[in-house]
Amino acid sequence: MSDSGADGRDTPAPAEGGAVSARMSPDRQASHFRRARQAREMEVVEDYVELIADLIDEQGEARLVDVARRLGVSGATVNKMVSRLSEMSLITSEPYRSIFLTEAGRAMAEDSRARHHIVVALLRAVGVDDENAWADAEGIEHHCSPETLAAFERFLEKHGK
Amino acid sequence: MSDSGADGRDTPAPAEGGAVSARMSPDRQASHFRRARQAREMEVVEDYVELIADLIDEQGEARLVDVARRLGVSGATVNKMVSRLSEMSLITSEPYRSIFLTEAGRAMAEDSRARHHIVVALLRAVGVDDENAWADAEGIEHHCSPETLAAFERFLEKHGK
DNA sequence: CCAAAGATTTAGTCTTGGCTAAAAATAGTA
DNA sequence: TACTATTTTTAGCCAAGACTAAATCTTTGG
Repeated sequence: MSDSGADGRDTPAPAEGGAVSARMSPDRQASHFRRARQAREMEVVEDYVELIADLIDEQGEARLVDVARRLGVSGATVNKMVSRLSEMSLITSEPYRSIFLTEAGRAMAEDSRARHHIVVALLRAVGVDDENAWADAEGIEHHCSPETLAAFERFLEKHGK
Repeated sequence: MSDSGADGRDTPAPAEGGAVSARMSPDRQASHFRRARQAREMEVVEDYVELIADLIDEQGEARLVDVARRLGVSGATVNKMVSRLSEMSLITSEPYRSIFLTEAGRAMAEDSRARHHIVVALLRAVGVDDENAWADAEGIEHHCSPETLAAFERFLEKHGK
């Protein structure tokens, strides 16, 4: 991770309309891709945790079968993920019992939820219709850095909200 | 995939500030998650294809080693992905030669690139700084539906651009 | 023209996040 | 209580996308 700049070739035509990488060092670009890959790794975890929090708040408990139904995956898949989330200390669960969030899990859920709402609000504020705002926010929320979220909030503050 | 609506429970407190799912049927939510999962599957493919296009445009050819460097992954990883992209008829490649895009690949790259630019422009328009706009766009671009992109363009049209 | 450097390929491993099918436990009801 | 339905768990499968190490091919400088 230290071969900055100077790559043998002569960087021809700056290509102003096209290539994204035309204005970026390989290193900087690589780090962006790494960041995106990292975000992708957390996506699924955050989705599960946020949904578990929703279920607890709505129905008083989070059952595996409900998580599966809402996520659109099989029960077996949820079960395996529950083990992982336990290992990550985001939830606790005993055999054949429903799922609870740890402090860390609850915090992650709150965070996710807040991001989700900001993203939906921003999408709506720039003219995206409801259905698409909700659907796309599900993916977008995981890729917004704190700085980007902060900018969204400032924007919403200024522009009506 | 047909157990719409009516889920045994009584849906208590609407919970207006919190749970995302509070205003959405399990089905609708599941389909949002499915959409996000699908987008996630295409992300990597699009990243590779877009980057290959960039390299071809900038340097006249896309070498495996350059793709690896810019993406921040190993050469072996790129090599395996090249096989997959070939099978998907997005690129062509002969052993030990550099990589070319098919028509479909070129089209996908153009598409990706356009989305990328729109997303960056929108982020900047709502006040995100350059570095974060570029970094976050790398992840966000893959989760914007055509409708959302169209809304972004309308917004940029109206607000300076 | 040939040896070293550089690029590509192959082989084998790992984790994640899905799936199905079937077994075991719990819950609900006649 | 016993039977049935539901839920949870287990086992085993698969593909994607990353890795390292080592083999093979190409390019290049002396």
